[in-house]
Amino acid sequence: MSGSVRRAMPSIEIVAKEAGVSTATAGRALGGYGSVSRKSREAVLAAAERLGYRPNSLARSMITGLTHTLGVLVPDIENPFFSRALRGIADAAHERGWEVLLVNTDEDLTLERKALSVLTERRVDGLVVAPTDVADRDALQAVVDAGIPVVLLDRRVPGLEADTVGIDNRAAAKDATERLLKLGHRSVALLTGGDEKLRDKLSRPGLRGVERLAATTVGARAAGYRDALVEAGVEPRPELVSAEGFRRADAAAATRRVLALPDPPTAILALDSLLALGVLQALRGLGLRCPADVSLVAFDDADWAEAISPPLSVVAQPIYELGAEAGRLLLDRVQGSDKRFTHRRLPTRFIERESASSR
Amino acid sequence: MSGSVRRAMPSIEIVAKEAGVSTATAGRALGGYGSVSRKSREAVLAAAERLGYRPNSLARSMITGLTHTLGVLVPDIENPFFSRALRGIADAAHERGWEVLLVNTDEDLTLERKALSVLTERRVDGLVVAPTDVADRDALQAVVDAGIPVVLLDRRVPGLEADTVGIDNRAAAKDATERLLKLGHRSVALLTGGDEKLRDKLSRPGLRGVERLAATTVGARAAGYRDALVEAGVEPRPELVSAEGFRRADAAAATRRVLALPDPPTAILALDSLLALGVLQALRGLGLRCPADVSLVAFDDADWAEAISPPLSVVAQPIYELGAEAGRLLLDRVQGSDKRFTHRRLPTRFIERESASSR
DNA sequence: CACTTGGGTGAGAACGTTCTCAATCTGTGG
DNA sequence: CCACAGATTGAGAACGTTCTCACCCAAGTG
Repeated sequence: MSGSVRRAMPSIEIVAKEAGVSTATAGRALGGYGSVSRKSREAVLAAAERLGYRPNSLARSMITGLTHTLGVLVPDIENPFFSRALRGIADAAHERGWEVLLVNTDEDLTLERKALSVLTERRVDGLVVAPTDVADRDALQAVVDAGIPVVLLDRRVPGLEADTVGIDNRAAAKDATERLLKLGHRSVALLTGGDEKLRDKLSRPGLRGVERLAATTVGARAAGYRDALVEAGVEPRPELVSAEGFRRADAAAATRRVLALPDPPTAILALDSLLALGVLQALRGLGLRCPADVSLVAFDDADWAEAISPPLSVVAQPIYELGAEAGRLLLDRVQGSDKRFTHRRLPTRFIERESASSR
Repeated sequence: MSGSVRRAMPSIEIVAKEAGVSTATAGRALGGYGSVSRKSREAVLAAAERLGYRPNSLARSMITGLTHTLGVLVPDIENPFFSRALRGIADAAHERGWEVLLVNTDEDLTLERKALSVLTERRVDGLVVAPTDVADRDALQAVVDAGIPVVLLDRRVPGLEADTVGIDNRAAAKDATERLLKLGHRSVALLTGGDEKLRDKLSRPGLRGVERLAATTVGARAAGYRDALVEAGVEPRPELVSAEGFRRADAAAATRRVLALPDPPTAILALDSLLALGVLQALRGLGLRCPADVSLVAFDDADWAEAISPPLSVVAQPIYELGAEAGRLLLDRVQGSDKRFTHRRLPTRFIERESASSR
């Protein structure tokens, strides 16, 4: 019976008493600051060991003003993009002795606001935020004004005083679209995953609309898609652009819809890997083969992209690096960097496999 | 210019002064405890609003002894199993007003120990741990002894005073194996993902070995696989059991190895979905078709399992529920539950699709 | 010898809350 | 007018650290 003695954790004062020194000296010995004689240090360390002393980081934070905690806000931790990015953030944080307080915002603006409030009260030293599509700029700016540096991941919020890390969405989408065009496809569908509002904006032509749109991630990719078509002299067809939700079932439905059009697309560009799954599912259901009947290119190099038949051609983002870079940037700020705000764009890589073939 | 006034956050004392009351009264008004006159409350609330007051939860925690924080330790946040379970935990926590401090242990025992130490110092109110395979029982027990309740997720640690949540791994694996046997397969390979040590134990026959093995998740599944074979009168063949690492490439290599045997398996049971991807990749490389040439059944109903060709037959775990249940169990303990330790087993579900067919 | 130097030490303040307790105020009944 | 219950209030302790400051002492230095 090593019978769980569950006594309250001893404070530094108890340890000091046990070692026969003052709390100040005990603090110095345990904390490794100031100067302590060898004799005192050994007495204190021995006493601490004997009593099972563990410092209370809450009390320490009150004094030092640092919690050594980074808040991380993501819309959906189950999305492989965010779980991988989170890993990058967490690794960067651990490397420098920080921990991560995670909140899932579920793409819900109310939850996001609430989380910002809670994390402010917890006095996190900084915040990595992948905002919801319609992010609350004022709520975020309020955090910044409270002295908590913010780094935006993947998505941008115009006018916010914060560093951002992401890819060049517009260029990446343009490149992917161009590859499909070069393979001879003249009719390319775009699965955005966004909602109706986005769809309205997309179908309303004119540079103005496209520019405004390019502020969001999905919008920027849609703009790149459009860029490629226009440059290649292909008339964009609004009915080929789908924005009917970002679940797999939504993508399957959207796929069935565009393929039922009078002049159906011969290629599809899906803006994330979950949407691509929906496309594959729909194709199977329709008895169509990829790439023989329909070519497919998707964003994000998912685990399964290489293993399935046919292996999927993708636009790969350096997801882990995006997270790690966001973490590093944030910690630089936390540790006092006063540089101008940077907007870091990491390079993407097109991985050609077998899901897109020439027509 | 709304020029970021970055003044330090005001304390309750400043608010009290501004409102013309004592800190005690201000505290009552803001914290909603004790009794305060309408007039005082309104004055305090107005002052707080004006000054942008945000309570400091560190100070609060020092007094109340509650951080309203749950520590979560997972081996790999990128693994869909854990990211989904994490979501369950986080949702359960939020529901009751708790936050989640996340640490990735990377299957590294040293990191796990370090994390336990850090989270203890941070005075988390409780801990959900998915331990590494060779978990350090003493380190975990030390946490429990420090008065921090622990709930184990997915994996068990013999002798630890903690609740556990998981599935009946042995029964689930036995069921999956039986289904393959019923389809007429006499030669079924098992991809465990574990390492050499596990393989040694598995190849050493005898009830004793199997029983000891059943303590870990992988071990229990291996035992279930063996149970099914033995009951069906099929002689287990050690060379059909692979334990060569849990990365996709490892699984692919293992698949090639077993298929090159003189009497190759006609069916494969993969103990997680990443391993299944490796199998599919290897089959493609060998020009073999699934299920015509080789049947495949895997643990975990991954996103892509239904969308690929052929759709994968799987043993589905209620992953989200496992996490949520762990969170709830832990919060019950945090809030003073004194019940005996429970070991909750949630039911699994076999989803029959098209990757396993009769021989 | 007087005077500096600097390691070592302890008392007590500080951080920002909540809690305890006694004092004051208010209104009511006798 | 007095006694009394109950609401309201403020002073100050408490939580467990780190930090500031003044002090002591031994070892040089002139």
